[in-house]
Amino acid sequence: MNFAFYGQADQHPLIRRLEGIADLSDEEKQAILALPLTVKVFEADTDVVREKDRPSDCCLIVNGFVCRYKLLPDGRRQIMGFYIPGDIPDLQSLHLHVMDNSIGTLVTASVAMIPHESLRKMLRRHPRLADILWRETLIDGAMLREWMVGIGRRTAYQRVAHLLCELQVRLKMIGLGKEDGYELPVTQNELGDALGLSTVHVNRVLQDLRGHGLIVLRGGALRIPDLKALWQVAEFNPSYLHLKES
Amino acid sequence: MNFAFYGQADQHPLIRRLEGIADLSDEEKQAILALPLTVKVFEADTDVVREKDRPSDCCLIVNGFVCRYKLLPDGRRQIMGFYIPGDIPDLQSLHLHVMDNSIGTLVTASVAMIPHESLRKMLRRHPRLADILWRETLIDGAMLREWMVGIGRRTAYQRVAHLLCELQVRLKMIGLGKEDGYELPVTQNELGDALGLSTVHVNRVLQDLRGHGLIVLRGGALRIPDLKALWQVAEFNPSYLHLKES
DNA sequence: CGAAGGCTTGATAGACCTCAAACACAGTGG
DNA sequence: CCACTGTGTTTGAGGTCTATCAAGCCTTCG
Repeated sequence: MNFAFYGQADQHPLIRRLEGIADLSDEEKQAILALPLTVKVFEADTDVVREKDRPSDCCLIVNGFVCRYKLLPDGRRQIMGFYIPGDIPDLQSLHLHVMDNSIGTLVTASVAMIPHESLRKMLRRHPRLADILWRETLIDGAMLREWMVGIGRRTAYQRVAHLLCELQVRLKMIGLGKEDGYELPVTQNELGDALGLSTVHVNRVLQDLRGHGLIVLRGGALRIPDLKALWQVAEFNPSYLHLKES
Repeated sequence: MNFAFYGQADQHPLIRRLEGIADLSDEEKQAILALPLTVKVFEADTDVVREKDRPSDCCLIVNGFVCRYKLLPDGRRQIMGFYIPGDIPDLQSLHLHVMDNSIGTLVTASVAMIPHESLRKMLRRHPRLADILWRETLIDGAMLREWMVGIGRRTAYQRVAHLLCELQVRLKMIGLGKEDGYELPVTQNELGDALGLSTVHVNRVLQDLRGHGLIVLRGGALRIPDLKALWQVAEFNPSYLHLKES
């Protein structure tokens, strides 16, 4: 369907993302640009990939927010990660053939499907890209671990604050979102599923954060008047994101 | 210090582990056997690697139990994984140069240090082994996600049961532990740190499990009279471990 | 205007935590 | 052989964070 649609290499979402964690040679950028992309648009609240699927493509987020989640037998849900443009949430499917979790949209999202075959061919030819994508999956794991610390040991208040901090850094890195805020198209219900909290409690915590002047949240727009203060409350330290500068 | 110490390939802990998730050619086994190992013994409750370290080796567990954990500013701890012989808990350090978590022993443990350089050389020469180790790190991530579902959404009772089920499968796979039980050299305090629970509550949950006849736990010896029953309570499904048979 | 989805609020209940103390057991030393 | 110590387990009694239930409110959209 679509291909070197991103005239400038730096507009390709994957290149933009990967440059946040590693340096890319021109040749490597060319290889990424040459990947065949089939862009699909998914409505809000739709599954892109489902648990037990055996995908033949990876999905690169081009636009919108998606999440990784699992369902429990009784229908409750645990969200295990939010993914933004440039992320490949099911990169694992390259080596884990059966999905052990689902990927679903939170809002309308454009997703570029990349055949495993094309990816594999690229990685064979550019082993350093293989290392970089491996690194990418490891960072995904690192985020998961930090998240887990939150759910296991932090109060709801800190947990929410921590998530907001993480998203700020990640969105800023890819050029969405600014120092003092960003668009957060996530319902309180979804936040609860992500943080292991009930919707009601998420609501109360958000009000606390508002009351303390740490955030201004209206509709989908989040403003953070004092980022440092929020970091402090959340005990947030971005080193686990393994950005290049760090 | 040490090398092809494991005369039979099948006694090399890494080979034994990897054969649980993939097939290895003779050549690949030889390559693994040729890896230089420096075996060190760590006492119980000692750090093998620490957060913020920049290791130049990976550590392969040869004997004993170790765990991955993070400390919070106030000293509380979250354990994010138990690792057993054949595991390389800091394989990530190959691509993530700064450790974002610590690895510590639970009991006296023998650990084989493998220089990054040797690993990298091996992976360059045997790209399929690179894929398999990548896969290995992805499985680590999958375990993490399942664990997270537990902490976020399951009751303490189910959480404990789930952990016991997971360890049973993993230990049996490498030849330790049997269908109906295994050695569990983990204190209730450590279980709590792993599951996001207090020691006291872990104790009460264990008594419940005992009361319901699901486990017999004395000293470090766990017996599971009816594995299926425990699986059911835990809602345990081993597919997330991505074993070969599945 | 009505419907639907999300947000907000109040009241109640329960899972789990904290504090505190007793108990059990292995290892140490006299 | 017996205190003595240290670590881990067990028990009890509050207390608190968070869930659940239930209802009202607000915005968006056809």
